[in-house]
Amino acid sequence: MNIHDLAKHLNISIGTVSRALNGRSDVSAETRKRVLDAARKLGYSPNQSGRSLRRGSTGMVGFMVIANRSRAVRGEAFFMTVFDGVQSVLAKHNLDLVIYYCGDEQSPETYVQRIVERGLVDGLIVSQTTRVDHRIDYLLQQNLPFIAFGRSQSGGDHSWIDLDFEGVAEESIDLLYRLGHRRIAVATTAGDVNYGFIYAEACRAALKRRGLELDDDLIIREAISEAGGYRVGERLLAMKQRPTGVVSVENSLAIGLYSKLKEAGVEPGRDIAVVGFDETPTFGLFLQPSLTRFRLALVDLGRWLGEHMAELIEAKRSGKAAPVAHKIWPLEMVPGASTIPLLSAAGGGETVALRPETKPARRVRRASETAGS
Amino acid sequence: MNIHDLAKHLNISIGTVSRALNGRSDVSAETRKRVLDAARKLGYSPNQSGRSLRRGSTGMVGFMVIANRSRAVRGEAFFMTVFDGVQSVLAKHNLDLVIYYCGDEQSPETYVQRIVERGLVDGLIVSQTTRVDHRIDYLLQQNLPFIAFGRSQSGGDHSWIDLDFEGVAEESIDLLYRLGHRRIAVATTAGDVNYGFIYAEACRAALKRRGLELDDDLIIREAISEAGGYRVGERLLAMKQRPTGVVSVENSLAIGLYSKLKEAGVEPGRDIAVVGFDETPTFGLFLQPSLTRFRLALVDLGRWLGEHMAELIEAKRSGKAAPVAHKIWPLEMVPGASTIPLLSAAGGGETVALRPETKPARRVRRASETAGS
DNA sequence: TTGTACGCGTTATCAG
DNA sequence: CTGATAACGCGTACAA
Repeated sequence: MNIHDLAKHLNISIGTVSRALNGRSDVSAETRKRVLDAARKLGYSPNQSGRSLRRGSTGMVGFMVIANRSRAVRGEAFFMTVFDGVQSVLAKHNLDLVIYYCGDEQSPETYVQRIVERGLVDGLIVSQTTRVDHRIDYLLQQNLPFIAFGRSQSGGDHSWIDLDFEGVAEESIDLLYRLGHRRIAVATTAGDVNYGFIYAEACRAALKRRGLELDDDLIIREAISEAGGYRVGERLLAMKQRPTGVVSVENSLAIGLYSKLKEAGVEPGRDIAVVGFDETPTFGLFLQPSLTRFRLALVDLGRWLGEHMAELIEAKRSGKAAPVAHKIWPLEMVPGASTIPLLSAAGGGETVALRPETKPARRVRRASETAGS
Repeated sequence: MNIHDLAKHLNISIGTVSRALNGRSDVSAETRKRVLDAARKLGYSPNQSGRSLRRGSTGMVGFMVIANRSRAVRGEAFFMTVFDGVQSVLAKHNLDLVIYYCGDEQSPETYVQRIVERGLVDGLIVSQTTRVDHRIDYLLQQNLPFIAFGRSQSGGDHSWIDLDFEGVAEESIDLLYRLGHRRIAVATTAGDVNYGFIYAEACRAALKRRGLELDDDLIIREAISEAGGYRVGERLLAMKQRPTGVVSVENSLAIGLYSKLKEAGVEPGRDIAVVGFDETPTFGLFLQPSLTRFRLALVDLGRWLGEHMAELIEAKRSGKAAPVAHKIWPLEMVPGASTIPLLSAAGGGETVALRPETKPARRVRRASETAGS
């Protein structure tokens, strides 16, 4: 079934069919109705290849996810939730979201290159950025709208969005400091993914502001998984001078950590303070004692991606300059029972008002819509 | 950059360029090398729309995931792992995997229809099947290779693969029965997704084989999430006659359940037996006491999907009949400390050899490659 | 308001 | 072994 068949069926020309389907004004109301009805009845939609070839654009936005690179391994709905937001916005702009999953065997750089060269998409979102990320260098020299989900040291000025690792680190360290903790470990991700470094360095800076030095031995890099968190626990417990608190860049780390600690009779909250990271609807809400963590509006983050991508594509279409945007996405602390005042704090922390909770927070919060730089 | 530009650059015709790039034999070795080198250097790949239009096929296989339908909520580790397997196999057949994420606002039926009508893919995998699933009815009457990931009552004979819910139910019930449990609750998913019903019915059958009736009150349907599991716990504890054991169709249910039980001072393993479902690398491995669960080779399942899809596409290409396959994917029990013999069992269970473990099983097992029917 | 005809980029056929 | 050319399905400029 193609446009010719449909035209023949209706005894009109393909030009008229095309105009009717594309909502052009120069077609009679009656003809339009006949065409639309017939198209629905016969199950006709314009062939995408023909349309793309003619139009020079595909109407597709790609979202590239990389296998086994940090967040992709997590047992939760991180990206799926983001897709939700992206999808809902793109739909309003008549754009389709397609997800490209870059498997283990192929290099992300080659993968991006193929997507671009073959003209598969009108715009691309690349996630899981590394410190040096050649995908970004490549995309910058192409003329394709793209957004990086995650910061990188690569490339020149381009649009990106990233979680507020600095803010989380500052709040996490601040909390532990006020509770009297002075020896604090940082659990972060191994591998080259950029946020592992950003988080560790932000923790270092937060400690420094309080006159504390972050010993390199206290930065524990492990794979982002419960198993990784378990190993974090092993390494913590093996230290000659055990830290009194741990902050971690990911909740799955905290989960594995809890497990190892409990095995060793070390009770989170009582014997050691633990701070997690992002809260998702189905993951880590039910740790006991409840985990101090941060609320993250992932659907809204996806919406931001969608909105900005639509802008970029529209700007390119109309020949305008690309509106580059940078966005740091805020998170909001949800205090739990895993961070309570030290009983025998050497420095003696001040009393902090906290509302530990054992049930999941249900309130949905729209992230503030502060403009990107 | 298109094929004309490249041909002009090399002072040869576009026909020769095309043949060289497509590995046809009727082109001299020297010319081929020149073409391939230039293509790489200039960053040229054939435009996908042009190629698809001419060839009548896209070389793409779609994998449709539905937002907020059961597994998708926690789904990433689940589906991403499957993608990995699919991807690796398709690559060998020069097919690309693209994931279509069907958001909340659009109907899965319309979504599938659009994908097919617009000719986006050469084959489609649809997941999260419902009991009545019009996508399957639709796909059957199209001439597009497709596989359902999940059984359905819809449609005629078509290829599908599904987890061995019956086997898991049988083994779970059998274990609890042998441990002396006689009042057993079944935690399953709410909503129309088919496997929730399959699992519950399989449990009912397994109980019946042992002379037990599954009271409808003991089938607890909740959303697949930790929060859902928490509510399962609430409902269990509210029962006048509390079950001594629970089996559940999903690990996240078990996690939330643990949480509620512990809150109430009911210790899993000691006071109530709990059986989970699939084990994933990053999810629920570290519950304490360790959860009895089932090992699932998801990457291999993905490989099966990829292999069979390649077969279907090849068959269609060569005009052969579609080789329909049905596959029940096996899982292997990993005993944990959440199922131990009842101290005060009324019926008194026999002693069962179990090897409770507290650490995650690391062994990677290739699922048996039994042929589909 | 509608029909005709061209070209988007590619691959395949056919002639040389 | 290579070059010229037709066709894939569509949207649109232009003619009617």
